[in-house]
Amino acid sequence: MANADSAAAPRRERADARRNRQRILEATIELVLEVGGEPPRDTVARRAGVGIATVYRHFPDQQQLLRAVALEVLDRTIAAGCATLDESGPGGEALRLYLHAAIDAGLGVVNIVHPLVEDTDWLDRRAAAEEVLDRLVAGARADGAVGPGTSAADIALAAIRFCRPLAIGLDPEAERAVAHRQLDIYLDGLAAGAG
Amino acid sequence: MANADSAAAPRRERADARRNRQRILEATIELVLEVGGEPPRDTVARRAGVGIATVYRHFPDQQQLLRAVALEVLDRTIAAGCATLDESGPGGEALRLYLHAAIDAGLGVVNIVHPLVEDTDWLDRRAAAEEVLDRLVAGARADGAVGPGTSAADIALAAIRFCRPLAIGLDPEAERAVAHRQLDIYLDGLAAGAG
Amino acid sequence: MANADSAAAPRRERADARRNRQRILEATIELVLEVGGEPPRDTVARRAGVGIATVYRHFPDQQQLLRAVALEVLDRTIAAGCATLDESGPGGEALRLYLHAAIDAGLGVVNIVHPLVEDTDWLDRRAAAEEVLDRLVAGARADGAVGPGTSAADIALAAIRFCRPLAIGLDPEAERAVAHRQLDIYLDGLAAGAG
Amino acid sequence: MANADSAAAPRRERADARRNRQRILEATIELVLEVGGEPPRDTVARRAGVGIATVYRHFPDQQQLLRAVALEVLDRTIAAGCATLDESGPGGEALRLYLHAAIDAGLGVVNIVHPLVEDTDWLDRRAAAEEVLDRLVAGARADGAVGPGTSAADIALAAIRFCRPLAIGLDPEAERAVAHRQLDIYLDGLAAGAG
DNA sequence: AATGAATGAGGGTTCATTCAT
DNA sequence: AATGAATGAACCCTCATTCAT
Repeated sequence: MANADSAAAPRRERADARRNRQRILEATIELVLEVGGEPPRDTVARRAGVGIATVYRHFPDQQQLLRAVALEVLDRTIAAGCATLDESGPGGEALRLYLHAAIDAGLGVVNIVHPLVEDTDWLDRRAAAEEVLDRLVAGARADGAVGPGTSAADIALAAIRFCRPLAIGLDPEAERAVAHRQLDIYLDGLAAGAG
Repeated sequence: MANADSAAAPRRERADARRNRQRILEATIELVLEVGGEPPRDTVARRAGVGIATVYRHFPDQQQLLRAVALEVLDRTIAAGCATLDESGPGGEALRLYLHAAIDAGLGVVNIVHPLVEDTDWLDRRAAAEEVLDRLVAGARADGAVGPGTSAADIALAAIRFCRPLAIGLDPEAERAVAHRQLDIYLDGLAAGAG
Repeated sequence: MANADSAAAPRRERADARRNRQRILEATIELVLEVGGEPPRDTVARRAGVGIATVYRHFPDQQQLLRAVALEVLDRTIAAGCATLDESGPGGEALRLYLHAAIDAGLGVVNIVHPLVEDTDWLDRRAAAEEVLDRLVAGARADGAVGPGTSAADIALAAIRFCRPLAIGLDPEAERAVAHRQLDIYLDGLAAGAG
Repeated sequence: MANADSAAAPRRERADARRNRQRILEATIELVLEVGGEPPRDTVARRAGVGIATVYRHFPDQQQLLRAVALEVLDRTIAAGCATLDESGPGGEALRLYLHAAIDAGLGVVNIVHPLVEDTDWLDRRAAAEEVLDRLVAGARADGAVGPGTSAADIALAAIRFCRPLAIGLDPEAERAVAHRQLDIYLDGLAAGAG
């Protein structure tokens, strides 16, 4: 595939750029999850090991960087959801597994992205995520784990809430444990309301 | 020196200073709930209608301002809890009422205050709030609304979480509605787990 | 003396005011010698144990405070000079004693007072100090300790210079020692030039 | 990565950055000598013709700026000393010439740098300056211009003192004249003490 | 007359963003 | 295309000064 024609140079540049882009994304996700909020851009650059201007080349403003981060994380969440569907089928338990996986996938960073309404990529991704979620919710509904008064959107909002850091000084492990536990209670509540 | 006053007040506080302090607190609470995070101090000053240095006189640093805000809000929450106890007695429904009231009292600002561990006033207030909550939880437990595996602390953490803004661009009213609804589901979950 | 007539109050107030004024002066001199430069006014107030506005009542602006400080210090220096004259007469050694005494009296604060030209009190005081100095210099000249090319003004400038902190991190004791030693060498130089 | 350069320069410094750095240094030296004390950073920036943040990039805090200034001035002083040695040899007159040159080189700014103890560059520079001074003092001692009780360190302290502004409102020219004259008298004193 | 609160201007520092290399 | 310097706006904080009590 990579034949040595004379125009190969631009191709190789792309690989560099691609790698840089990915590094910047990873660095941002790490910083958002570690420190919370919107990390200074030169901090992102330093963590990613690139120059500040490279960050700007790839993501002309903070919005676009955060948007890319959100897309990335949502992709991971969707992948986790699909895996769950493949493995356990759409039963009531599958929804639970999926939501726990979403928390672990870093869904928590998603709520930094207010103004993503109107963004096509984002809406597409959301639609995909919702489709997965819909199928899981449908299965759960069939199992009696979710009642008729509860929509998939309600559940998505709940997942987002449980991803948020409590910000009371818990260490990351305790934070995660609490989130998972509260999510379980919430799902119990849904099931109770359904019965 | 001149004990011309029968009440021996330690040091008569100036009326306008007191008023300013209160205004600054109100302004800060509003801003935290509206915008989230730590509001710039000159914004606080402008909103409160005082000069910037007045904010600094009353609250030498951001920590102390946020601490005062947290205390204020917790006081309001406690007052709401006591009122609930007085009116409805400590039954299972009372806990629900109390937690909804806490959300409305602005408990959501509380999680801005990491390093309040070791602060006596704060710990006192927390103790008081916990006492109220304990009594409400005990009543709920007797009613079967809370199971043996759930502590008052668990419930406090949940309340804090439901106070946090979702930060997905909802307007304040929708935000409140979602919070109250999710809280209800969570409480249903507790009751289901208890039964 | 303190008879109980109805108009006694204003008299007593004056004593208070006088004492406050003196406290403020002392506090300022201490701070200037300790920290160097122009001390913040509320620091002066705190050190003097009075309210900030009291400082302003007595000294409406920084200039006037520093001016008063300079006058005070110069008075002390003059007093030291007169004492020297009384004790040792106007010989060559007397000039040396006087200049060392001036350093110890805190003459060093004097150079914070640029724009005292045109101030009558200051000029009077300077005239008095110069008169003392002139007599000492005249005596020294007669002894051959000061040559014809050196004026009293030259010597005054030198004294001021030797009062200044070196600002290289020496502790106050070492600072004083160096100043006295350098002054001695300078005076030796004068004598050498005279011979 | 691309070692296309035979000189293996560690990291080619940008020309404009270098120029800006130098401008900032010059501006600071000027301001210190003119106004004394630590000049506001935006004043430095304006005088140097750069943005405020450029000052911060080169010198993250006031300390580092003043340190660089001190190093620069000491370098100039050393250069002056070496030139003196080359031209006039290490006789008694050479020391006098050197000290006058040091004053003119701006040695006066040196005393703004309290906490440079422990700074290697500074100590190196000081060692170099001391070496030059030692040789000059040794020559002067041989000529009988400096006595056995006077060390090179004593003389360095004196030089620093004579550099300091008197701060009594003299214009720069008069200031310089007085300093040079007092230095001469001091050196006469040393010679007198030596004889 | 003394007190202490309120004010606002000024200097310090960080960070998002643009531009030269 | 990548780098790192320069820029200026925004925020932080202190202090001189005025004003209400």
